[in-house]
Amino acid sequence: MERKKYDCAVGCPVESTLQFVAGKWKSVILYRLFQERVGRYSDFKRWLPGISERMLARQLHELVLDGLLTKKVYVEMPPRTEYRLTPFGQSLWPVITAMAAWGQHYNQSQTGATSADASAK
Amino acid sequence: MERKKYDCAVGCPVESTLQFVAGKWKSVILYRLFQERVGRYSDFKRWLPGISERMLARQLHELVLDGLLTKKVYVEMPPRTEYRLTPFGQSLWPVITAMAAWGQHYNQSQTGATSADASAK
DNA sequence: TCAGTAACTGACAGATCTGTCAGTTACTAG
DNA sequence: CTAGTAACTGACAGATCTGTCAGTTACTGA
Repeated sequence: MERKKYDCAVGCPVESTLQFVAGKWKSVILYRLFQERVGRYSDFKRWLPGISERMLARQLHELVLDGLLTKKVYVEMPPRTEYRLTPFGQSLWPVITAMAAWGQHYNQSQTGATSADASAK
Repeated sequence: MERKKYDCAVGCPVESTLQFVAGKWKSVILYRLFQERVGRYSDFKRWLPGISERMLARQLHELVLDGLLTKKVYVEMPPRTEYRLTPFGQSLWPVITAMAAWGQHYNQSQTGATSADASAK
């Protein structure tokens, strides 16, 4: 499984961050974990209704490989796994919350906006 | 030109942000503009040595469409254009700087790295 | 014995993204 | 008259990403 390459100018800090957080789902997964602390595979399915199982498994796997999450498997039946942020993963808190804060603000100014779009959504 | 779709759960704030900032280059372009204030097409070519001209033009165009940048064309010969952040674009400051700060820190702990860095990749 | 369950994995295909190449415009310096 | 310039644009192709589908494991409860 080849990973996306960010080989821009040596040490662009933004690209370094992107390396871990890029993609359609990773930052959202992290965001949920910052809120919930722990997540099971099935929790994420609920939290991210749009994601396919394949993607979820892959993204979680990559996040574990990158050292952002730990995966704890309980050898029970039916199986159970728990994902948590590592300290390294937790260090992304400022990044993820900045994104969340901006998005929240943006969503508000969209939905609340003027009276213009009272009809939609 | 179809754009990537982020249609996850209604109003996930992180996804809203992603919508503007996702992709390999956009946040880097914004980052440079936060540092430099103004950038010409040729400036970006220098700043982002890895980007192709095609991509640069496209990303700039999208950022303008999204209302994050303004484009000012001087009708001279040879032509000259200047890109600047709009207030809306400037509002992303906390997001971009959080990314830059994290990346900076990460780069440092990488280059200096002994074995202290058990968690990363 | 059989269906049901959680948490996956592999193969594959279509969508999306990114880069390469060639060409454009309107002028100026040689 | 030609080459050079900045800032592009369109067509196309290969790389990468994402989703769909089917299948796996090791149980449990009916």
